[in-house]
Amino acid sequence: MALRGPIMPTLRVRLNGLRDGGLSGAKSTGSLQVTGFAAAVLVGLSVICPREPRFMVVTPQLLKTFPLLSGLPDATLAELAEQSSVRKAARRSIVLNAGQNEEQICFLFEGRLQGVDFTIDGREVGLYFVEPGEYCGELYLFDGGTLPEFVMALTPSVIVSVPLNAMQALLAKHPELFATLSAKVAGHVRKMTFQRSLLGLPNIAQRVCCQLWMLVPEQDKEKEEALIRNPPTHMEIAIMLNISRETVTRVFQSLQNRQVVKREGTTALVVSKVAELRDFAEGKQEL
Amino acid sequence: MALRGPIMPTLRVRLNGLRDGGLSGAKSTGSLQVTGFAAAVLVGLSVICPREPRFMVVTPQLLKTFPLLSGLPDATLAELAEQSSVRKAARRSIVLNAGQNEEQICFLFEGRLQGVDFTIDGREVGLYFVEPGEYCGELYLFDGGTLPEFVMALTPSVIVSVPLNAMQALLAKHPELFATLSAKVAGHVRKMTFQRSLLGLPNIAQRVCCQLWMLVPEQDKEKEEALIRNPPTHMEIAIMLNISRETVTRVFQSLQNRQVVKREGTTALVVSKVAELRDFAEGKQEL
DNA sequence: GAGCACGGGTGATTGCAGTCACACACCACG
DNA sequence: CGTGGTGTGTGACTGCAATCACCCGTGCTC
Repeated sequence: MALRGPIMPTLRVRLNGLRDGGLSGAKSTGSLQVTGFAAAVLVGLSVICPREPRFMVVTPQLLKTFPLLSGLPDATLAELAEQSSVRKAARRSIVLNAGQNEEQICFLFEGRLQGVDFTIDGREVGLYFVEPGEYCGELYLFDGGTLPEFVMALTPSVIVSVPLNAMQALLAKHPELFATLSAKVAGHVRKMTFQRSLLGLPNIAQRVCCQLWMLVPEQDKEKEEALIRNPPTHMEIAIMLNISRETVTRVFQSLQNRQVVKREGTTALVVSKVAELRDFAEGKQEL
Repeated sequence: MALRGPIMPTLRVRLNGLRDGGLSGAKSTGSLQVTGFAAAVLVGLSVICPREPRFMVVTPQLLKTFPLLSGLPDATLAELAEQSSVRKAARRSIVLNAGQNEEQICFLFEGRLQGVDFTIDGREVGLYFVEPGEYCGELYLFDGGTLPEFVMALTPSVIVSVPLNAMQALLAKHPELFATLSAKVAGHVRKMTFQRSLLGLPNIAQRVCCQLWMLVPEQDKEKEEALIRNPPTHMEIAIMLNISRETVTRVFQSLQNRQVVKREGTTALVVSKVAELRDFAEGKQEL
């Protein structure tokens, strides 16, 4: 969080009124779209009540869908599953709180999360996105400290929460996991470094295109067309890039006019010309 | 580095011409000011040739001055010292290279380093400062990857280089060190998060004051007056904050007019009114 | 001591993105 | 069906920091 501690001890208080109530979360508990692979796994796991994912059981198979845990023996997973819980996070709800000890690691099963911070004057700052299969909140395992930022659900999301002490026990039993965890933190550092370098770009359109490019799924980057599911809103992109929402909109308009991207309903964005987007991101072409 | 890999595979080439030759480093090999505590330790360590620190011997006592290593048994330190080397880095010289496997961890004994990245168009981006006693280049130990950024000496600096394989051997022997290392990386993540939130501040003067505030030594933050040794240049601050050099100068002028800071020769900056600087940083007072 | 590079200081100009204000589409919901 | 909330689209205006251009002082090197 911006300027916590000695500099700004009272910031936490200010946060409570922010985001026009968004912080209190849970606008609706309506239906949650879970499609494709995700749906298949959930069904296969004999969800107790498909209409209310909050009551889903955590099965070893569910845990196995996460790369970090997939190599573990079934017995260990079963034990871990017992201590874990699945929850559904509504759009805009806070998944993890800054400054608090949240006592859990969150594995994202479906949806999209965003790490956000706030400046002194209440401005939102976007730090990173969390994609399905990834997790967040693991910093505690490294230094026992609190999370420096908030993690917010950008879309209705399914999250598997594993208590920190369960994770610690797991690490004690399987120290080889620590290597993976370390790599993940190292990757996080690289990601943040990259994100910081984006902000140095003087050309704003290029900045937006770079961010968009990062949202293109890895396996689609060589293809002609790509699909970005659950894309962030313009505002959410704006705070990642330190620009205004209107500016993001204008860049998107420009991209749409050139038929580089188009909206596909409310939950997906089609990148029709992947190569052209890449060129804009690299600065080979001016927007 | 910005946009390396699939996006910008040719960036490395462009870097070679940047910084008007600065990348090739070593403008001068002139005398190196080492004062106070640092000087005392160096003298106490029987430096072979004080005029040429490049030939200094790494003694266990030297290693012991670094918090990470201070708890190790003398025998281990002696062994580590044998494999390590001290080098003097000239102002503007590159200490660690992005993208390469530098095979070493750098402990900073005296001076100041800066992690820097470059955007596609060659613009410098400042990532973090390294203060004496800290180290950098440890990311490799976590995922075996390369450094995402450059590390540059901002002032003539004394650096103790420990080869990565020596560090790995050390870790194998003293796994308890891993906890400290982990904490350090976690701290780095927190630092970067904070730095990112600084960029969100719409008030530029406040941004500069925050950065300045972070340069105030911890033990001086409660005092009336503080001394910042080897302060970064305006340009170096500018790239940390995504603003222009001139803007930094103007803020400094304003601070000097109010007698909040004053320059003390070329190697130190005096913060005459620590509390006022903090107020500016927190936004309690407008500059 | 001349010459040079670098860091810092400053004014004038300008252009670009932030801000404001509003309009509209869409969806959920009672 | 209207209502409200949210996300997006768009024009007008403007203010602020980037840029440019230049100066000065200092310290290093030859």
